[in-house]
Amino acid sequence: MDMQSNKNIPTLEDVAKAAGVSTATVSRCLNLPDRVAKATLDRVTKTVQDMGYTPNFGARAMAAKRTFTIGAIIPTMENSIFARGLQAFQEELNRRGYTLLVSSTGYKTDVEQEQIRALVSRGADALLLIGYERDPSIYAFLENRNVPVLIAWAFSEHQALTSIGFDNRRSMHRLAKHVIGLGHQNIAVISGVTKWNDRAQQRLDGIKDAVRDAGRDPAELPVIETSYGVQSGREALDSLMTADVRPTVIMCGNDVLAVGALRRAQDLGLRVPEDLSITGFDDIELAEIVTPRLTTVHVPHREMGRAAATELVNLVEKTSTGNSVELQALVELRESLGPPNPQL
Amino acid sequence: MDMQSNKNIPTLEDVAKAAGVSTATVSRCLNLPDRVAKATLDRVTKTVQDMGYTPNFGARAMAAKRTFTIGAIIPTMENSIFARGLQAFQEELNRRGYTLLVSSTGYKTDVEQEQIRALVSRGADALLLIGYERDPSIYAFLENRNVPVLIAWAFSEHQALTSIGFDNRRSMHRLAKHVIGLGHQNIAVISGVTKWNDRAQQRLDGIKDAVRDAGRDPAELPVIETSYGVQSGREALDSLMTADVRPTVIMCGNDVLAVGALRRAQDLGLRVPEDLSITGFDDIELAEIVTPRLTTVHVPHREMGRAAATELVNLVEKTSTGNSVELQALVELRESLGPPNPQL
DNA sequence: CTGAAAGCGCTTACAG
DNA sequence: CTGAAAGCGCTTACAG
Repeated sequence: MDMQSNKNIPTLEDVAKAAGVSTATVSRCLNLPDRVAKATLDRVTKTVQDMGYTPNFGARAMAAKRTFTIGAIIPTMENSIFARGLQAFQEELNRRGYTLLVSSTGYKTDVEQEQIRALVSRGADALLLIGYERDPSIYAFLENRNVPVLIAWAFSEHQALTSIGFDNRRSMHRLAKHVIGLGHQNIAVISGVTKWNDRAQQRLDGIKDAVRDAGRDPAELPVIETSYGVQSGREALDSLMTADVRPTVIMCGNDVLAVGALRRAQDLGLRVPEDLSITGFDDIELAEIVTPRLTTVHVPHREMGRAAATELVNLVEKTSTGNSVELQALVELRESLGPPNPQL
Repeated sequence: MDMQSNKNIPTLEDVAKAAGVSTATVSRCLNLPDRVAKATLDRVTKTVQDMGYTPNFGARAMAAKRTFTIGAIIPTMENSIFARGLQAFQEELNRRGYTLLVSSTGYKTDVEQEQIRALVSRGADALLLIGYERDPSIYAFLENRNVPVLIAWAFSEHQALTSIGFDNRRSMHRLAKHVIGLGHQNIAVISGVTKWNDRAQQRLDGIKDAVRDAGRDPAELPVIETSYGVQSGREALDSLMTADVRPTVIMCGNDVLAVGALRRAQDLGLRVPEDLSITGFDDIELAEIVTPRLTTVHVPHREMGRAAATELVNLVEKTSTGNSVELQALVELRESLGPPNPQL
């Protein structure tokens, strides 16, 4: 019974017969139209339209050894952190005739490894990965399979991998320098988990750099490392504020943690920034929605997504052999950061 | 040169030779393990492991006429509206051995049609779609192609399509009834665009139902229809507050619009809820982050996503012929809604 | 510019 | 429980 209905869907051969040409010619009309005589092309094109022909994906993938699919593996889809960049990535991919395959890992490296293998075995022509740091064996696997990879959301001159991103360390350094310049002596940090996460590590390092610049010992910087989420930010703030030396500013590894900290501070009756300043990183939409609006580092999400798509397609089509580009993630000053309160 | 490296990747036949069995047997070990003798199975399994064999996706798709891929087409990835549900959807799909293919339409129907066709031609075994309303021809296409569809984020007994969602109209009706019960006489509405969007339409209808229940004429209800986004909410609030009769409560079609309206109201110096109450719909994370926290309708995102994945896989594997399930989206009362201020 | 034909790597009746 | 073989629907040298 299924058979019946499947017979409806036309194959290349059906089109070829209807148009009175060989399957090779129909295939060419679809894939290399300029190697076909105009008249033939027109006739075949019309037949394709009339019959509503659409190539069988599996067959095409097997014969051509490509799928026109590009995979992206991101830590999470739940928050808007990657959403905006990914949206731009997808749009550009579609424009170039590619489809996006997304999966998320929940920030777990072992899950990421599985996903990489899964996407490759599903025929992804290339992969977008977030950050550099992962088990070398997985890079070897990708190399062996001949699958181009692009790293986004990070940028380092010391990495051989092609990447389109920004320097997390330098960007956070700039923000921290500004914070110190305002007169803050007691900085505390809420960092994302740094293990297997170079972005989190680099951002933390950027703060330490600034502390060192100011002639202080970064080892004494109070740092809480915590998992991703608004709730984690809330809890981290609690323990930071019960320390002997109360911080006058809390720098967070991302906006989501910062928003959690901000809300918890307010629940505790602290005024931000009068009693406590708070900063974030990412500049997601949320940063402008909370009161006071969050001082943060602006990540050029859409620009990064678009550029990543372009480069990855070029890599697949071998019109590029790998152009890394560093984008700038600049400090975005808003109301959640002020000078320390001298009365405290 | 490419050829070389491709030779590395083992095929079913390589495995068969190495294990001393036919390709049919290897295939069975992978797909129907209980039709293979234990000893054979063990040997083949080990060989597969040792060689790092992974089936070629295209070949499998063509031979089996299935791809173990399920497509989801959502209006937007940029906001967390669909993100949480989709995350749960993906997790459940992966658990069942399927991969998710996502694309987003930017709330445009013509783009949605293209995406549907693209996903089907890429071999999606089934599709998750948001809401019922779309051109009938596309449903005919899906039927003809024999691709199962599941509708989520909406539920109606009057629709033949299988769906897992909630009754947008009834849920909003409940919230509106509560609002009126608090004594509000001047309600205004900021609605999402209702054209080709049954969820937005139903939510608006739910408010009108309650107005009618209260013996008033829903035609007199001030309604602004606007596109999706925080900024749209801000702008809509402006025009609503300059009307002759100032509303005491603004009911919004979703949380994103509500947050925009809320922030704009505060910028104008209005106290929420003392001077103006505001309500949303969806209960995204944002709803609890803004001050005051948003009264809204809680959508069971994760539950819906998980259930949708289960049902869709069942549909593909023909263990179900279509079980719709209605989930409840209940009113979530928070601080952004209060009684009208008698002094205004 | 076009066609005949091989081949891509699987799955699945069919037969034993 | 297992194998030989056909077939899935394309693309791509190769030849003309």
